[in-house]
Amino acid sequence: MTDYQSDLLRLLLERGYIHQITDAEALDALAVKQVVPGYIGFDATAPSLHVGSLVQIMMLRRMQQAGHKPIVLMGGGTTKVGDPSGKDESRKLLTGEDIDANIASIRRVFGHFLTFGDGPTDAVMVNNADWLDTLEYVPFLRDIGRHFTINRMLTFESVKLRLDREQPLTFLEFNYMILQAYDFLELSRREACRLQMGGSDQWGNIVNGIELSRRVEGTEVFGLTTPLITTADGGKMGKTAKGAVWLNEDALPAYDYWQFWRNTQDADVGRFLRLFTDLPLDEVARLEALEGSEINEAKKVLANEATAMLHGRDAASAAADTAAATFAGGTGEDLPSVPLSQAPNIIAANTALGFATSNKEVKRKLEEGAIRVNDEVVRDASYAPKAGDKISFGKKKHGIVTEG
RNA sequence: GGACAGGUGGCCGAGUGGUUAAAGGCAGCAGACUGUAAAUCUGCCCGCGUGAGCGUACGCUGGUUCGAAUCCAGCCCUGUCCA
Repeated sequence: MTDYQSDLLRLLLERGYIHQITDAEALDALAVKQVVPGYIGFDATAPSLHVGSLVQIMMLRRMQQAGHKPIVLMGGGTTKVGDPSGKDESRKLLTGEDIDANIASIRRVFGHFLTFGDGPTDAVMVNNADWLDTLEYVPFLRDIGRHFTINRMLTFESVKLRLDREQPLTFLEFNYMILQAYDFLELSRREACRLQMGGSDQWGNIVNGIELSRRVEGTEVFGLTTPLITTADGGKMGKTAKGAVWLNEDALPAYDYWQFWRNTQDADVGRFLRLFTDLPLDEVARLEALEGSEINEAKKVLANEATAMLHGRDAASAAADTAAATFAGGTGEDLPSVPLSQAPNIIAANTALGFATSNKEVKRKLEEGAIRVNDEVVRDASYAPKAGDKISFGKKKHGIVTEG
């Protein structure tokens, strides 16, 4: 079972990406004898992906490393419908323009992880709006809809959850799984795609696509899911002091991205190094064996490698330098900054830096002694910062006041 | 179209005329302890104001009342069952 012949499955297995595979032996055999085009779909619900999608992105990278062809599917069409999986109520519908803008914004990050081009193992990017937007309803129902029974669709987790909780599930959302299944069929026709990957919550959707391809085309295609990546204490991965950990730099600066990885829990370091960096496995094993406070070294490596992959080596070292200086009591140039004109007093400085969302909150933190200027606790709400001051909100949020 | 049940703060969920900016839980923020970790303990957690206070808020609109998240009417939305 674990004795895979193909580089692809061996690589995915040893780095911790595999949760379930539909037909492991057959996929293994296929990956030995040909380049396997495989895809993962990404929703366009926001202008940036966040670390929650990073496992999937990395899996496409691993495919390419193992000599196969990654296909990035942007869900320009499916996002118009909305995936009900894992959501207990429907999202607001996005307009077509929003979705297009999101896609334009999201697609930039893939270039950091994948090599695109026309070669046999070069990555390609496609948008399912290209085929979904022009579907004709009745022909689609006749060709595709007849392969789905309501009986079976009702057994899917995403549907059952809503029904059990007596939450509405619209017909629009109910169709999501059919459209996603159709995507797989369409990609197998257009790109000779043989594999769909995704998070474990996508298993049902992926299996649907496999079934559909088999019934319509008679071809065997495969599915592979990753484990749900949670933190060691069971929490959802991907929150920082500032909210979601976005991958686009305009949504989350490289310094904050670096900090996110630096604050990884001890128990997660090894797993994350395998999943999110290209570090050799023996090096990972050495790092994760570090004990006590020494494991902080491993966390810095994780932060450096992960940040370098996304934002470049320079950004990573700048973030590391800033962190070293800041936590040693000084300042670093990578810290968020606020011009003096927007920081007439300590309260405005904190809200302008985004540390707090209301004046009230800053005042509370002043009372709690959580706010420091140049490492001295400040409690006076009327305190006026000067250019060059380092403002700290709690232990981890730091910023500097600049001229202007 | 009909009957019944519902719509409360980021989420879950109490509250059925005043002591309710609204119990409790989760999530979040901060402090202590540490290693920029985890766990634990403590405080905070709608906005404005130094403050008394003010403004918003319990699906929407109107009404009853000194006073409504709570009562009444109409409307919108959701669920279950029936047609």
